Amino acid sequence: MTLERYNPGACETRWQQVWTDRETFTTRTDEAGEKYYVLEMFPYPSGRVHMGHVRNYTMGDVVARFKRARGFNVLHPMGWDAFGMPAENAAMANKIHPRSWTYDNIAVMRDQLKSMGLSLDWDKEFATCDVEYYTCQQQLFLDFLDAELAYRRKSTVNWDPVDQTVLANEQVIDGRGWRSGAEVEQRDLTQWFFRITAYNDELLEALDSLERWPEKVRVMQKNWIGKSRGIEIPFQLTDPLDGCENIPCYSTRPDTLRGASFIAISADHPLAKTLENTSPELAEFCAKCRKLGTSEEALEKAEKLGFDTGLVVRHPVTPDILLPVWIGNFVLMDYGTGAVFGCPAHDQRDLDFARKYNLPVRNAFVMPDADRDVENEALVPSKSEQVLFKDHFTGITLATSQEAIDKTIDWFEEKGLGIGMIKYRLRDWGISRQRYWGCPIPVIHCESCGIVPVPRADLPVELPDDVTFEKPGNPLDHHPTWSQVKCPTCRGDARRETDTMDTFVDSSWYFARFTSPRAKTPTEPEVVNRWLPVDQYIGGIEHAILHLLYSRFFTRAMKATGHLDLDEPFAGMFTQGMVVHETYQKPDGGWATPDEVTISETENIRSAILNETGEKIEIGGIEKMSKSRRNTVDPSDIIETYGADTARWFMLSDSPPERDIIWTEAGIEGAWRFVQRLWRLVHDTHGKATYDPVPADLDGPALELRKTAHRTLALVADNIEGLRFNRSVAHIYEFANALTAVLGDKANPSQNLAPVLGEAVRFLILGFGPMMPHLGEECWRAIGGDGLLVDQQWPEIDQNLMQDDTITIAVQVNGKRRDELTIARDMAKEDIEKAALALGNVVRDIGDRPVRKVIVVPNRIVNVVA
RNA sequence: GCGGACGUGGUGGAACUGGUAGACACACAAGACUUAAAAUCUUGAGGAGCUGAGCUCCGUGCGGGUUCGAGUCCCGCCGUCCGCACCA
Repeated sequence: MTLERYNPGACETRWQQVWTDRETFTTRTDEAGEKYYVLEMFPYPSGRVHMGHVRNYTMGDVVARFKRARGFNVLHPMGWDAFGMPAENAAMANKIHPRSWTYDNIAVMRDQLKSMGLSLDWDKEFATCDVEYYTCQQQLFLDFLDAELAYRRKSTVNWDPVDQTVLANEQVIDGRGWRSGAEVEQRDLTQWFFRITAYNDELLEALDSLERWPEKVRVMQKNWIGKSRGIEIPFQLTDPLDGCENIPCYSTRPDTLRGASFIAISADHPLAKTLENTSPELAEFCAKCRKLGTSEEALEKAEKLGFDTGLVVRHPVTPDILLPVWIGNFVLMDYGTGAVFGCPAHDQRDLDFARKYNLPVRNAFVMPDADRDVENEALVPSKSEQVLFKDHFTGITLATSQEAIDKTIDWFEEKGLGIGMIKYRLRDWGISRQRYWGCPIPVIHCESCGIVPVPRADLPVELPDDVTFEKPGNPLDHHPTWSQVKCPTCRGDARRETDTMDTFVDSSWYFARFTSPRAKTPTEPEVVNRWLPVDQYIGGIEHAILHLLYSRFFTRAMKATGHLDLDEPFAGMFTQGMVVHETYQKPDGGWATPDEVTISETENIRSAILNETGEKIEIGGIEKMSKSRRNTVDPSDIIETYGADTARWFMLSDSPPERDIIWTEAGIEGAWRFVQRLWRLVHDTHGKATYDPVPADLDGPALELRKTAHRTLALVADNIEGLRFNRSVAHIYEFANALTAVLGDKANPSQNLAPVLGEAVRFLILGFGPMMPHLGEECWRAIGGDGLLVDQQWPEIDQNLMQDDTITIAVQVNGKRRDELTIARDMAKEDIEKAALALGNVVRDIGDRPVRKVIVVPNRIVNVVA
């Protein structure tokens, strides 16, 4: 009979329906089996699923399905990170309410995700903009407030005076608002903060326990927290100003104090603000500094500028040396004391500054072998390198900077001239957003009672529906009645807080909520403690710092307030790479989509033509799929054409999951052909394979095939466990090639091949099942397998089949491969040596040189040194 | 600027703790099947050389080093990418 092509369109929806009807993926906490919680970062409902989601969710699904097959009780939920600015931007642009825009998008994307055949428990689904969810978040906020983990203070923000809104750093382009084009101001607003710094040491220390996290993510978090030991030294002003007698400076390099030649303070330093009142030029300079923005990057990249305040301080060790006080545009008020001493000889930035403003350059130390003064390059050896200090006040001469730093701090503390201290770069987390589409902060401002938390009985503070986006600013502020409220304490007229929470708050505890998504309280402790931590979390590297750090903080804060009982939310973390695609640039500079061009290749030279006009078009760089470059491919188009399994297989093939994957038409077609090939291969075993027990005494091709089957499944399992999906894929290919070869071998003498073939084809289906689940079910049914594939356990691997009795090792002469040797496994060293030296190629290559040494690494290699 | 990662054939990538570099796939070429095309199957291939089916030399971004042996470890460069606190 002729075999019909595998038709994913019909099969995939059918199997998805079967899984849904049987509630295959509905998780119950009380079910048997060790728990396994696999989670992919939930998507922002932007409108359509993109290829990055396909990759992310495919990986998670392979892990989830594999762990199910391994007997675990798997929790694999999905939801929506649904608050955020794009909904408000859409509201402004298209007059759609953010709520309907968001829920409409969710409906579309849910269908798209369902078409991928993911083993998700959709009963657990929620969106962070659901009232039930943000009500719980408001409860958490109130608990944090009680625990003094939430508080209010002033802080500086980027303010767009036209749009009347706070801007993200990325929304400030060349000092102007991205939408309005207005010059951005730095404004002090009173804002809500979470006291993440209460845990800074703990968040740092615990990083070492996160063994299944990528090293680079841990390093990034470590640097972000930025623990440093330094000293705070007050520099005495020669003439006190407004009662201020000294300027405390924080430094991590007090060993360079001898070279100090100026003090630089932030434009936001209290002294600078005082001086602004008396000097218009200085005020203007400070205003210019503030325009630089609030990002560290902007500060560091900008040209270093200063303004001499005319104030003078004394050097703390040698009081007759006087240092000028400058305002520097590179000094951050938020870090340390907002004032630093400049040491040009040992800091390039300070050196540039000193040369520009003609300030002295004095070495604190020199290299032991080169006693030279610094000219145009600062001397910045590593802290562990020995240097020669010049008349150091503690008497140090030859020492490392680290030793000198420690000694200097001790010296200052003894004399009472300064205080050694540990500082962190990590700042408290500002959560106030002057926006509509977010979780309202549940507090009330009362003129007589101050800040009053909304009583828990009055929760939720719901977002009003009737808002307008025509006026600039926060719609909650413009609402005629929403913010008017009676004070819960004194019953007088009061005003609701109109700030909403940063959307990072929403995503900082959703993983806990998934364990009891319908509970009235944020979590149910018995349930959440049963499921957490997440055993495998998968998402983009862009979240390596903030989202993960905030979630780690939230878990601790929720522990402190009794919502759960652990510190670290994610036991295993994996960051996957992006999906990238070629770009096609038209002669007029515009971009063409992949659909609009046809690629041809001759003699390894690729060229593209624009379908519409037939003209040649330039193939541009390979870049992250983005709307602006128009190099996106819509997952739904791919699934419609090739099926979900083909898309999933391609996503797993070739590229290591942590690296970027290049989406190509050729690649997806290759995956498609393999899907068809597997389908044919399974059918070709019909009539040749039996499903009886495999006899114990096998030999020849039957034994070889059986070894391949068992080894492949062991390797596939191992590589899925290690999240090396591309290698699992390669082993499936090799297995399929081996099976094809056996089936094609007409003169096969083995008596016992039929049951071995049966086992092999079963193993093959079980092996690719987690990756291509629909094809797997279809094949499983075709061979008459019991029940559903999805309910099968991963097969037992026979350890006796893992190793061959004979092995082939390479034989080198002087490190160059000259021959190979097939020998019994674990043969004695002396015997291997003898056999190697007898090889023809080896004898010839050595010639009449004496054999000086023979290195034998058993089961690996022989190297003859002659 | 600071911090981090990466660099292997025409392409994506394999190579476990230093032990046969290029598994597997894509693309390509030749052949089979076909009226033809598609699909499918078979075969080939890192580069250079040698009167040639075997062997030699070169080869993992570049330059050094350690070692019997380096894609892998160390030092110094070059290049590409990512993050930098209100995008999610």
